[in-house]
Amino acid sequence: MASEEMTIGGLAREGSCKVQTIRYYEQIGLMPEPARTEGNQRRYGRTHAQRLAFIRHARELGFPLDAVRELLSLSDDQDRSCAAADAIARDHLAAVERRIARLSALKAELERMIEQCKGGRIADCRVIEVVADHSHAHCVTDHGAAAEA
Amino acid sequence: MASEEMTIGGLAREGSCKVQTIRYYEQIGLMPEPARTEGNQRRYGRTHAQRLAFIRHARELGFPLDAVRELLSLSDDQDRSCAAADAIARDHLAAVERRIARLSALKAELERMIEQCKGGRIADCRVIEVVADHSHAHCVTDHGAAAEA
DNA sequence: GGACGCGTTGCGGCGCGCTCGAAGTCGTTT
DNA sequence: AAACGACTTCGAGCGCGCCGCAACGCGTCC
Repeated sequence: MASEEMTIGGLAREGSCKVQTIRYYEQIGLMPEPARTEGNQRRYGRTHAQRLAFIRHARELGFPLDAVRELLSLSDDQDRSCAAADAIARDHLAAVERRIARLSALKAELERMIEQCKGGRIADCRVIEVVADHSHAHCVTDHGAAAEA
Repeated sequence: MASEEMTIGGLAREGSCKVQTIRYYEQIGLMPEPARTEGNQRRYGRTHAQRLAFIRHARELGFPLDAVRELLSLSDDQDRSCAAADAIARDHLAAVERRIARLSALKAELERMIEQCKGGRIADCRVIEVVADHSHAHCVTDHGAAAEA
């Protein structure tokens, strides 16, 4: 079971995602249209399961769906250079690194804020004070663009 | 100018956000309803500008609007203990740290993947291979929950 | 007094990746 | 044969934090 002729529900359980997600992937062209039974139900085989696993894993690695699409089309074409795949991965890595950098700046700022707060009344609270007062010497970083990395 | 009786546009310029954003903050109760001119236009004063600055800075620090709301209500009550503000900041810091941790795991995984890829054909591409094949010894981390940190 | 810019309300849209619901059919079990 | 769960399609909604547009009024300068 779960090998040659799976229903969408079975595939979902194996691929640990929801039925709707698989249909969604089919809709946007990430998954091919599978064969149907006489009663119009989808039936999946091994290659489908592999493809879904690929997609899920790529998603877990944080690749956006567009990147997943490209990776899939590359992997379908075993003879091409893998430079393109490499580039996608590097781009993604760079994006991840940017996000880490921004979050780290944020972390530092929050830590400074919290560390300086020794309890007491709100009126003396460093946390409130720092948030209230960006301009005056509290902030090391711009964190202008930081926000939600 | 820009001191006692500002229009919403003026406030937006000073607070470096959009007019709609200010109205939105008013709508969701972060900004108080300002006085109006006879012609029904909003007029803002110093305290409004300060409050907006507080909000914007908190947002830059990555606090979600709900947290901002709490911080605001705390800062309105100067005599309370600042423990609550502290807790909010610590929670946020913890969230930021979790995101950094996940992204770092991701980064490591991507780096390993890329490093092992020495160019050549797709068939030999480590990037594709690793993405395709989660289960078999490639992955150090779960990155199950990782996804979008 | 007319032109122009800034203000007003209200509501829909975006981005991304799903997720849910309704209403109906299939297929397996008892 | 009846019940029940799993399947079908299609479309809307969500989460978050705004952003944009339409259609209209106000205020100020020339």
